[in-house]
Amino acid sequence: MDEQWMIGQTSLSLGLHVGGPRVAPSVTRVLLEEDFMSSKKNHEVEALEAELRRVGEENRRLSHMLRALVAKYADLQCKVSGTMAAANNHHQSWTTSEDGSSASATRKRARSDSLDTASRNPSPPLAAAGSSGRFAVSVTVGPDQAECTPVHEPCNSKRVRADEVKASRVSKLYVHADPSDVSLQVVKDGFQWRKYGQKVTKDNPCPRAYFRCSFAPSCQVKKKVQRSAEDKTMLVATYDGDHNHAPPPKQQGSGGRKRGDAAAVRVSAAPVLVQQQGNQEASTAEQVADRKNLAEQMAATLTRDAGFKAALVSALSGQIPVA
DNA sequence: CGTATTTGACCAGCGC
DNA sequence: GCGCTGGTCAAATACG
Repeated sequence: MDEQWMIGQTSLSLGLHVGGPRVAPSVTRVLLEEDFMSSKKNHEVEALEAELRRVGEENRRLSHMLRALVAKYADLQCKVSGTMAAANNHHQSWTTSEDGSSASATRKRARSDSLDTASRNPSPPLAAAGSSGRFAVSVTVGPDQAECTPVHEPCNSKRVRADEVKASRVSKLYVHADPSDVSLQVVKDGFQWRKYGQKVTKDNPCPRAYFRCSFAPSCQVKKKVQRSAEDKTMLVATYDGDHNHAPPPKQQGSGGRKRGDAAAVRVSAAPVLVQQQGNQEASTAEQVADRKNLAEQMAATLTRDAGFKAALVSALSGQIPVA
C-alpha cells in the first residue's frame, strides 16, 4: 500500500541532528548536559524508528492480507452469482420437467419460454428487503446473467390483454420459510397484500395463494405465492406488474391483525423484487459479508496506522519537545 | 361492525 | 364440444 511512503519517511529520521550545533565548548557543565540530552534524544529517536519499522512491517503485512482478502471477496461474489444463476436454471428445470399431460406440458413449456425470454430483458436493479429475520438477497438471475436485475416476463395469465402483457413485469422471489407455516404470508416485501384466492395446481401439491396489492385500489400488481414442490421450506412468490404508488410507510407491531397481515409485519419499503436462495447460497453470502466486514476493519486499521505514521514522522522531523 | 381470509363456484384458454 | 387447468369472483366466515 504505502511501503514507498514508509521508506521515504524513515529516511527523514536518519539525518536528524536533534541536539543542534555545539556551542560554547568552554562550558563543561553545559556540554555534559547537552551530551546527556543528546543521548537521551538519540534513544528516543531509535525507539521511534524501531516503532516506525514495526508499524511499517505491520502495514505491509496488513496490506498483503487486505489484498488477499479483496481477491477472496471478489471470488466469493462470483461464486454467489454463479450459484444463484444455477439455482435459477434449476428452478426453470423443475417447472418444465416432471411428467404430466400434453396440455400441461405445453403450458409448462410456454411458461419456461416466457421465463427464458424474461431473463434476457434486464432492467434497473432493485433494492433488497429483509423478511422477519429471514435472509433475503435482492437478486434475480437469468441463465446468462448473474447480477441484480429484475425479470421482465410476458404474463402467463390467459386473461390478461396483450397490451397488459407488454406492460407487465413479472419477477420471482424465493423465501426460505418454516414448513409448518402454511399461511403463505411470510413473503414480506413492504407492500400490503390482500389474498383473493387459493388454488391447488397440477404440478405442485402445495396450494398457490393469489394476492392483490391492497394499499392502493388502483394498483394492479398481483402476487402468487406457492411452496416449492422440491423444497417445502422454500416459498416462491411471483410478482405480476408494477406498483403505481410508493411503498407504504413502515409500521411496527401496532394493532396488526391476527392472521398474517402483511401490513403489520412490514419490514422494508423495498421494491418487489427480492430473490432468496437456499441455505447454501445464504451461508455463502454470509461469508462474503463477513469477509467484507473484516476487510473494512483492516482498512480502518491501516488508516489508523497511517495516522500514527504521520504523527511519528511529524515528531521525528523537529517537533520533539526539546528539554 | 368493518375488514381480511377462506373456499367453492365460475370463467376462459388450450389441446384433443 | 369436452375436459383440463389456472385464475378470479363472491358469499361465508373469522377476527379485532
